[in-house]
Amino acid sequence: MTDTAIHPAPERSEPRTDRDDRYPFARVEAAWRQQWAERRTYATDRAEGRGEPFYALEMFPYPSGDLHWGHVRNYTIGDVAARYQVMKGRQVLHPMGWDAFGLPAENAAIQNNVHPAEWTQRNIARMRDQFSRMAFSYDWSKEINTASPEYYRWTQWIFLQLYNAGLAYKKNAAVNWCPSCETALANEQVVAGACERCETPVTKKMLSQWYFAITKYADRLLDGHAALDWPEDIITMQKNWIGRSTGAEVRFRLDGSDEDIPVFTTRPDTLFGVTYMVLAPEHPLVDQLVKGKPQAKQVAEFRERLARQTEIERTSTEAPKEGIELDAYAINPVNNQAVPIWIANYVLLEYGTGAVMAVPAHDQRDYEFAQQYGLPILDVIQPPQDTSEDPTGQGRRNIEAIDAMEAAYIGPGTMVNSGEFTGMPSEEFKRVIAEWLEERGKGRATVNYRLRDWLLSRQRYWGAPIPILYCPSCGEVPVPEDQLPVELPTDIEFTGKGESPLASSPTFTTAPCPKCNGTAKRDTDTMDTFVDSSWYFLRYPNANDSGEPWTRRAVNKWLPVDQYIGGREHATMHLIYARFLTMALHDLELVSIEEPFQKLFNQGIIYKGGKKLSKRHNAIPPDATCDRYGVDTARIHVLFLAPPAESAEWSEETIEGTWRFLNRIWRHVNATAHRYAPDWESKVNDAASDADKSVRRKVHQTVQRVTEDMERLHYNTSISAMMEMVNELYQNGEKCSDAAWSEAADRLIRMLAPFAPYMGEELWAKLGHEEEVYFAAWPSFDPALTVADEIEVVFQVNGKVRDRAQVPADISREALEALARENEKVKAGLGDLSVKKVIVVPGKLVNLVVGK
RNA sequence: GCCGAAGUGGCGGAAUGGCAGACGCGGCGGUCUCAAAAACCGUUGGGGUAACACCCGUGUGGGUUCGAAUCCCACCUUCGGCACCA
Repeated sequence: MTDTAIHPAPERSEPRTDRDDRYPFARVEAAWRQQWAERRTYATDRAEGRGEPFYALEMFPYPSGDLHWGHVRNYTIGDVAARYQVMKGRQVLHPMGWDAFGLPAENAAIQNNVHPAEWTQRNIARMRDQFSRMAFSYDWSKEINTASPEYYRWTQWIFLQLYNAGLAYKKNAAVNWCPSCETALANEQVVAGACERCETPVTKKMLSQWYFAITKYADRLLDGHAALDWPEDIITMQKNWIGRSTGAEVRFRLDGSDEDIPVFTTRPDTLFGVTYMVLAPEHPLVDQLVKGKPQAKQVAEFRERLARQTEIERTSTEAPKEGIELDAYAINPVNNQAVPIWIANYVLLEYGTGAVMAVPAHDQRDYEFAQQYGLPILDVIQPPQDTSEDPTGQGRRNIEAIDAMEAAYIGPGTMVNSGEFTGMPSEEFKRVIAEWLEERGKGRATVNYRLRDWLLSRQRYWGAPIPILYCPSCGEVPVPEDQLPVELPTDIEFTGKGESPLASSPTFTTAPCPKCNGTAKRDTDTMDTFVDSSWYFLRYPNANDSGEPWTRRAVNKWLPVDQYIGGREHATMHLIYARFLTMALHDLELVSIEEPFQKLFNQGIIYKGGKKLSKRHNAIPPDATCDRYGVDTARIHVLFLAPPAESAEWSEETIEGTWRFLNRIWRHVNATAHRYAPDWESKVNDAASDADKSVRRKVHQTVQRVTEDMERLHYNTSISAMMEMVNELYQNGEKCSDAAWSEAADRLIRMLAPFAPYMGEELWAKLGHEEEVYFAAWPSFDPALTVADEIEVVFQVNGKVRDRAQVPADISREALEALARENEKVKAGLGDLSVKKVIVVPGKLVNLVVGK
């Protein structure tokens, strides 16, 4: 067996329609693409007034130019969901657009000397064609493109609304910096600590940059989870990302000065155990503390080394701890003791206040650091004597480790070595000390978040320019709304060098100041593309409205999104940014909703060779498969591959079975279409032969199973249920009545249509229907017809299966138990043991529990 | 490292407290054919048996339960995210 036998090689991509009885997908696809265009099948307004609005949305793609199987999977899942809602009678808004700003267009400009706008437009055109071919039911009249001035005008407008509300501010932040290219690098462009283009080691550079104050919304983002119909793991990830922790801010006086150093701690109860203080190496106070001291050089080297590390290396709890003593002291406010100040790699400027009080006896990181540098360790909490009731055993294990001098004690207990508070339970002391500090102006109870404010400045060309001017006399001035958009200039050379491409444009950098009409300088940074994708769902319903970003009427009609579909990789960033922006716009009374996405579904990613498919690497195109098997087969294959919520290794091994399945339907319906009776519904209940009963039971069971799976988006099992139904039709379809045959054909084509839209339409028309199957009603089932007269039950002894039996479906518990007790194999299994207990599960089993 | 998932036949997977392996691929056997392909029918977890019986089996080790792939604890492996890829 060779590899090519399993994985069709590209040269084998000639269509599999070499026989007359095969599904001629090329002809059918062309015909129905034309029909859909002529009839405006997917226009949102064609369904006006049909039913309650339903907003079906998939995360829009970056237009990389080549559709890969990851796209096909995501958008097929969304398309089936949207088509199902139409069949359930909803008026569906199902739009598509392009997250068109971003790094790849700029890379292409540098490499191939093609303008990002042109490159992007070409890619969009190609992908739109591929999407149409895949039969995705988008209303293309609502297409949006975040890189078009009509769109980014409103991205800039939103920036200004947040700016005016005090939610946008500037501060210094470090960027990855390539000293050779003299340019800022994205994390992705840093490979093994070096610039991916010239391999120069990357350093950090401080720049003044814009932020959105997302941390002001941290609690709202947490509280909002309660009302969302989202997967639990995504909510957990967001909670951990936001990382709310309660504790206290404590002010330590810098010895010999009147300056305070605030620290954040979740453990103010350990304040008497502080034996040193640690600042983040980048802490602004550090320069002042080492000025003129022998440590200054050492500190500079240390910082430079850390600057070369990635965020992940920096935050690893496994990384060896390293620090430098600064020969400066801080005064502990609770006992006025002076403790030495250190800097260390394990303290981060971004978290808390960038400074920690170190309590080696009760914090593991401090403990390890103190051990390493020989710093004193002072116990202030005594573990409870009796830990036997600790069900987890963790407290106990922790204490064993402490006895062996391996770990800090992190649990609660009784205060010791804590002055007047000695003897108090530590949990109580936590509250008491916060009040004590507050009364003396030395601190306060506070809440801290792991979430950081959203840095949105990018030193790039291909993004929305930040609409701010800097005037020598008026200072920072927002661009007036009626002057938007601030358009991207075209007089740019893409060299990959220089601080920000926009700064090199003679036409862009200056503009008249709106206040004094003097010459002002423009902000030459563009916005993070996450800003573009944080509001696009508001734009779709109003995609062609040039006067305003959205209308209240349209937002009220369509939002929030009823079903949002996208990859798990967006769990924290995109999904938090979009929620934040929606909340901010709500508070500015610009939208009435607080949450953008009512229901979320995360499809798993497709990977190949252990890595996910992406726009940069590892893209596997679906074209050859569509040429060979047709779009319907490709759609069903990608859904049948794995449960939509799970990740899947790419493979085409089972595609022959999918192709066979569609052809079995095609042949069956075509060969017997003459049996179709349009009035089958009035006759079908008279059909009562064994074949009729068997076929009808399978049909109604299948409708039930597929309907349940459609609600959960478990499309792989929907497809297997339909395969089973087709197998039944091949067994009994010839023997059953025309009415039962007609019912089966009607139900099958309706259920198939969302998965295989081309074949669905073609067969539906063949049965004589005028209107598209796209608008046909989703079938219902009769529960009475789904149950068999006889069912199989299992007889167990002590949970082991000993025999099975066919019994009437409505058998009583007593009769079932009696059957079990009389069963020969059960008796043999009993031996000389007696029955202690009997478990009867109606319709399933009897379990005899036996013993001496 | 931290956070979140996933691990079931030769392969993709089904079953979310009650018959493990639905459905599909692949394999094997058959019908048709000069032959093949296609199509259709049957069969297919491992051990064991002439055939049954029976035993084993859902990453590893423990636990809860009459009963565990499913719930709990620990561990191993793989994948996604970690704030400038989007």
